[in-house]
Amino acid sequence: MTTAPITAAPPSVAGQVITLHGETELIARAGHLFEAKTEFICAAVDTSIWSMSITRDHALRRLATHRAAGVAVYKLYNPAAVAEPADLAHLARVAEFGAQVRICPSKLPHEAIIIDGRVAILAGPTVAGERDFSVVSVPGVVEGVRSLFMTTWQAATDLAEYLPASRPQVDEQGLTILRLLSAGQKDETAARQLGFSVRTYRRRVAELMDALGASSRFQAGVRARELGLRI
Amino acid sequence: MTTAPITAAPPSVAGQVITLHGETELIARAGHLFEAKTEFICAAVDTSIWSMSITRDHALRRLATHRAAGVAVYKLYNPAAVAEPADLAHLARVAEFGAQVRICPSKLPHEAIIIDGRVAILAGPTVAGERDFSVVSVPGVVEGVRSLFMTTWQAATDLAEYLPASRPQVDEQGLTILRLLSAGQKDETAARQLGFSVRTYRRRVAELMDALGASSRFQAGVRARELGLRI
DNA sequence: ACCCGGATGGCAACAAGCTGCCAGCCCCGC
DNA sequence: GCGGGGCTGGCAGCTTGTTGCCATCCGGGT
Repeated sequence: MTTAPITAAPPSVAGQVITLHGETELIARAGHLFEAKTEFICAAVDTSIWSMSITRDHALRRLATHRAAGVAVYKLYNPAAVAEPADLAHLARVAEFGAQVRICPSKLPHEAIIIDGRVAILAGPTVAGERDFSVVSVPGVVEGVRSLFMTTWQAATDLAEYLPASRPQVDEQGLTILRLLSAGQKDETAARQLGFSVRTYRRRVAELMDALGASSRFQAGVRARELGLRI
Repeated sequence: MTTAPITAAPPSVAGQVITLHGETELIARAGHLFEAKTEFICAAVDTSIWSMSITRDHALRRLATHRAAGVAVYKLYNPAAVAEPADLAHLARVAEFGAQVRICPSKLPHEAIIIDGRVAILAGPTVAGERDFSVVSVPGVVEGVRSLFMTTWQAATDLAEYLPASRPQVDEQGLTILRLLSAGQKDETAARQLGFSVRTYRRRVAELMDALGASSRFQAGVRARELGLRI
């Protein structure tokens, strides 16, 4: 499995790509690279990776150190990272400690770290409990990787949108009602479909309107979609 | 401006990173790499880059060749790529010729190409009319770059959503009405604000409902937001 | 066993929205 | 100058939605 060779001698090689096996080797051999001076970017699959050998409190303290040193920290997570209340609470604290946290609209299969725009560490898939890490410092490659990351970052949703205080609590039945409304169904039809009276259905819709902070059904529809509710 | 060195000797170097200067050199030295066998991925700033030395017809013929050969082609463009009708028309043809085309929700600053998951070509910024290209074939790096690309791809919008046939035409007045509806305003109030009668306002709302394909106002609100109308 | 609170459902008054009909106005073409 | 078409606005009948009120039921606690 080799790529066709580049013709003639390479004009320049501005750094090497190092492949390291396992997180222990990564930290031992390239751990010092994690000391960011200006910017620390991390695209993570979940909240435990990259901190599995240190406690969450330690991670938070490092964040505080970064903030004190003026290092901009960007952390991008998979949607699964906010599925559990404990993980969501942790991410809220990560944000409180100065990191910018966003949740990716789609699944990020592999992780990446970019430090000071100078080095990128790209994780491979997990094989036999370990992953290979590619450490690259070629400016063009690092910038290309950072460019793709920033594109994803722009499209991601700020963590604040996931915090309970800013987001209406809609239970499963509420989502079902929103789906029926979104499908254009009349109250009588939808109520029959759900197996309760139109009065109760209308009571529920009124509750949803309150939760969404809407004063008309059109506004409620816009709000429901804006909040990315699963309708 | 150098990165702190990796401690000890590198355990493995699975390929080099080659930096090429300018598109002419890129094509001359690494042009053969563009011959994809299974997959061709391209994240482009606009429709002209990567084809500035060949005509659009030539590009379309190459796409047909790719399709005939069973090569999956993914093309991701900036939002600006669909701003002009001529560009949009060209992209429609690109899609007709077999490429999957999506539009990124945010601005992609630099371009990237990934061929067969084996080599990545990352473009740098334009300086004095030329760009440097980093050609990398280290599996870990290529996979990491592809991973980030696919995350952005998942979040992008299919080109079909931008084609006029599938997208309701809403004029400026229509958008204003949608904004008032989105603000929760009653018909009488909104009509007065716009300076015409409530009958006319309701006539307009009915037309918008038709355009959005909605049978209720809630549904219309959801659709308006889904289409990303500026409301 | 009893009581109370919460939820449901039916009814009704009212509000908001939907749409047809028709008169009047304006503009354009002949 | 006239006629016709398109648009607007008023009115009205109807539909859909909003919300209050009250009777009934059910479950939980004492």
